[in-house]
Amino acid sequence: MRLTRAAEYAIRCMVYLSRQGQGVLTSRQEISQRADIPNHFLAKIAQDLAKAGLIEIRQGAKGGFILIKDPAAISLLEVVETMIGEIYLNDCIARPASCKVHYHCAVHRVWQSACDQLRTTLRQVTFDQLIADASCIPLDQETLQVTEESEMTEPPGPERP
Amino acid sequence: MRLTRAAEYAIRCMVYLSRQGQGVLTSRQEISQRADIPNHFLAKIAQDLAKAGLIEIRQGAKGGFILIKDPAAISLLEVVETMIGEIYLNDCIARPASCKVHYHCAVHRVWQSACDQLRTTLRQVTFDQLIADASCIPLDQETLQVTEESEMTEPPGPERP
DNA sequence: AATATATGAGACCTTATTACTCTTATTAAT
DNA sequence: ATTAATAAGAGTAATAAGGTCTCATATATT
Repeated sequence: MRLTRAAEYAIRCMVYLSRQGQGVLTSRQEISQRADIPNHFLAKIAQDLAKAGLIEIRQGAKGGFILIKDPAAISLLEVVETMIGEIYLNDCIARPASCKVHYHCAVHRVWQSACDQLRTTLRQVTFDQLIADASCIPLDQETLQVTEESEMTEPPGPERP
Repeated sequence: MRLTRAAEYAIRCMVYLSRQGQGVLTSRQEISQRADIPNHFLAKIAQDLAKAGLIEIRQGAKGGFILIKDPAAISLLEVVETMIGEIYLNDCIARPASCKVHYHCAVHRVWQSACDQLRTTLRQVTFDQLIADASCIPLDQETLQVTEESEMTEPPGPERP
């Protein structure tokens, strides 16, 4: 398996939305800036998350993303596999044709059980656990200092007179 | 982590050599044919295995590869990491610069422990265990039937009159 | 010594994937 | 109607994977 950038961004996005809380609408721009995800790339990633039923996308002015599920009901595995497909460690298991007698191969069995173990581990981690603790995404207060002069045209600076 | 083809081939090569036994010389051609590994690619892979001290490469006529270590002392992890470097699951851990406050990130800790778990699993599997059972590489007797008309110029066909 | 038979080492090539970006819709608030 | 947002998907540059090819080197055999 390979954790792609898209998957890492998806996790960050979900951590951010989980912090905001279930049902809270957050703009793509805000997530993009705070969680440090390329804006357009996030749009693409969000589509996958929406298809998987994790978030709802609201179009139009004041649009954005809304976390649909309870963070406690979303596992890390679910988000990861939404982005990269079902986890596998070796080609043989994903594409049995690439190996000859895979059904009774000792090496295969090792990879299979290692894979199962990994998936179980990731399945046990939920997003309410992940937001309980500090994470790579800075908290709101911290960010405001740093992200003030962003790459975006004109961030709306909340405390402007 | 990503199990590359080179790593899969390396495992097959080591399974084959382990079956032959420690200290037994086997030609690259034979391994290539029997374990279904592209001949020249195997040469490249063998160099890595040799550098890691797993096999010895004997040059010249009647050259080939010799398993140096006892199969019971070679772990699957060792062979895999020889080929793809130390296993990691996410970029953040391999390249801490790609994340901001990695040292106290909940997501990181999950990946780190999943990674540790995976490496431990692979470390516990040794090649004597792998050859005790059937594998993807056909046994000698089986192969002779199938590989008879190979891509090579003139295989020496042991039962020719 | 000469020759045939192996592998070594590394340059080179092709294809696939990653990680984005860009453009043209579409949707909703004002 | 206008403006502000996202949708959807095509397009693109960079990187890596997976081999192949060539020339050099080493060794057994004659």
